[in-house]
Amino acid sequence: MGSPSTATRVSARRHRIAPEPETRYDRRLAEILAHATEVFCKKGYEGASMRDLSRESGMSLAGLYYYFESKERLLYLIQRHTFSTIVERLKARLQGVDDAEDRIRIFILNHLEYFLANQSAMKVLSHEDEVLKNGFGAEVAAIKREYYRICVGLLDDLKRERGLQSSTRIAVLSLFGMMNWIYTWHKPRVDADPESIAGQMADLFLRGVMAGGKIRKER
Amino acid sequence: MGSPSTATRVSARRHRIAPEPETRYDRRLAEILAHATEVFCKKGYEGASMRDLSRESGMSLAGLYYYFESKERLLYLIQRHTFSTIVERLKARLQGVDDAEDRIRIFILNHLEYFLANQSAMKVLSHEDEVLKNGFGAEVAAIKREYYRICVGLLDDLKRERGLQSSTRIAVLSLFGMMNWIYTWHKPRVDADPESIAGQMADLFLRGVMAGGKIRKER
DNA sequence: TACTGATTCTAACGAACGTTCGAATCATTG
DNA sequence: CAATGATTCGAACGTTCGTTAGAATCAGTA
Repeated sequence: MGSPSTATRVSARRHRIAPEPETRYDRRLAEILAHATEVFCKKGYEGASMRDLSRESGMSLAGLYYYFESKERLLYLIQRHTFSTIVERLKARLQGVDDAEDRIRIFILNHLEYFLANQSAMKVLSHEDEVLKNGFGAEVAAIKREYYRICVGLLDDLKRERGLQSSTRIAVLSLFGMMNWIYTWHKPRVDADPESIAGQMADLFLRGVMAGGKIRKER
Repeated sequence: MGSPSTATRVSARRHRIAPEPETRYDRRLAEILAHATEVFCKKGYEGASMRDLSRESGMSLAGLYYYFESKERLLYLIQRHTFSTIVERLKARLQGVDDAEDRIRIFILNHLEYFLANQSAMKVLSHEDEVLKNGFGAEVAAIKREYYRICVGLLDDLKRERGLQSSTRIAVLSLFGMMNWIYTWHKPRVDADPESIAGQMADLFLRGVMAGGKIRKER
């Protein structure tokens, strides 16, 4: 009968004990999300039609609605999954690392590695930022705020450790700009590997934040 | 009869000698472009309908087509005007300034000042980057490339002067990221004036590029 | 085998889309 | 005033949009 894509979905989860945490439904949904991500990346959220998504994923137009109840919720699912994954990985990587500078380098590396390994998804996340309305938008915005706060915390730690006093807000937002803008220019053929780019951006940012005193050439 | 919006338009330009360089047509077109810019900024190019533009500008749907032949050309007009203005102003400001660092500071200040004074237009320029097709897209892309090359030139001058050797490409693209990302976060109420923000970003960038040697804390 | 619920499909719905046609209005000049 | 071209409009064109109803098919169980 009706589609199960509303809120919680119970019946499709077979009562397995361990070996297969993924149901058929979850796998199929993930496939659709992956294809939809590519289309949204290429044509933009508004520019991509449900018929484009149907063609790309090989499923009929109506068939898609068995997996989600609206185009907007589809975008929400993509954004939430992408964003929570990157936050989750970051937290794991920061475990056990104490040095403030190292932690910022890890932040940058994690962000860029994930960005470049999942360029389409991250472009959809960055570029289709304001399209989700009230409910959906608020939840993604909350994850974004958490991610932002983590970065602010890392930089504040560094500033405390080294006695720096520049504006955290401007510095952090500049860093996000550097990193997120990469989707507009990165070309795998011409640009170096993620580690290298992350290293260069980290150098640029950390020197910029830490280099003290006057910069202007004395005359 | 037909609309004059194709290619060159001659007849509307009255043969004035000096006092009024703007014809009625030009003024009206500029008004429409301004309103359209706001709508594109708020709803995105694909998300904004011609009826939205009609409502916002107070002109009938069909009336708009007297001034441009398609929605795509409208976006093209907005982008070309915005971008060529910023390049033009930059060139004027760089006149007579010799110091390499000063020239980069001027570049950043010019960019951010214009960005914040024309936020909607610049967001439309940054955000609706890939939507223009072949002909229209190529012309805007050419201006963008010129602008990018100017910045590369400025940074190369600085690197030559100071004997630096980091990657120009990564540095310049990082700088563009910092600056362009501002449309996602700037709030006039909470953030400082353009000069101040430009100063802080310039410090961050220039220190990052110029600070030499090792940064890592010695252990 | 027959049954049941999960999954996928064809075919359509009404609304909104970008664009165009031809008539109405306006401003200007003879 | 009449005449002419510039400007604006209402009404519609054909197409595509997101979404849905209801039937067909599939997979698994009894």
